Amino acid sequence: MTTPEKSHAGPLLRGEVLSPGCPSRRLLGDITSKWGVLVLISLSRGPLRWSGLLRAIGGISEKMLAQTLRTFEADGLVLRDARPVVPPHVVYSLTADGRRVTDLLLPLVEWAQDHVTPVPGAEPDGER
Amino acid sequence: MTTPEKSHAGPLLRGEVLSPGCPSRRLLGDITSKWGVLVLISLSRGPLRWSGLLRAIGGISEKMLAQTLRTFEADGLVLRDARPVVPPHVVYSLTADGRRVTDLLLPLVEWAQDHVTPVPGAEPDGER
DNA sequence: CAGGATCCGCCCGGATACTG
DNA sequence: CAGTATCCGGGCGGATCCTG
Repeated sequence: MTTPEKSHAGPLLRGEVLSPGCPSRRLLGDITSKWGVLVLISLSRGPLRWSGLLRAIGGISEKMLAQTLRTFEADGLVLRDARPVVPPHVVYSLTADGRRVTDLLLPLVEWAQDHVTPVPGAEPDGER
Repeated sequence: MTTPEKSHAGPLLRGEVLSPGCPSRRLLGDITSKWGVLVLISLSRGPLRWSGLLRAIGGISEKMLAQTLRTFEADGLVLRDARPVVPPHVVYSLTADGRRVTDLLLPLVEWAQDHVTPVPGAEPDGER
């Protein structure tokens, strides 16, 4: 007895991420986390230092920046280049994987920036 | 890596989202929220009912599903079609905007699914 | 079947202080 | 300059019960 919805399964998604225990959820969570996406797009324009990131991302705390960067290092998305000089000099940049992810992320961010305001149910052509 | 870097420093991003008060952060947060992305990709294969969504997304609670759906309705990404029949019949589907966002989201999810594991220097899934 | 309301634990995330 | 360590409050999110 089945009255299933018309869910024509597309070949686009394997659907593993929909399973509760799938590890891809963690990685996806890292990428799409509140500060994670902002860190990635900040690095999309080129390498930045700690203080540069802190200044680029408005409102982020030191704790969250450090935590996000460490997570991305472990995920292999961000590279940490530290030089043992007297005034410490550390540069963060995207790895190849990180750049790939960020390229996928940027259109989404741009869409969000382009779609702020519209009232629910209203057309993009607001004529009010 | 000897590839000349010339493509990742473009003026692709206006950077408004990096400002603490930018409203686009909220919309972006909705889209990239833990359950939000799973709801969107679940609807990418076609309309689903409440119970269908609940079954499709492993681990989601009723509260989070309701909250996420209401947020997406307000954002104009998801359409709620309720029919006043004796056994209530409610169908959720993506709006045009919702489909656009989901199309941008899917590659990211697929990338995450394709890149689970390789974490250089990290312990392989430590769960006792 | 589709949701609202409520209680509450837990962890995210901010502020501050300290270090190399 | 580039972080780490610690405290702690707010809210995210889960479980349960109730309604139309």
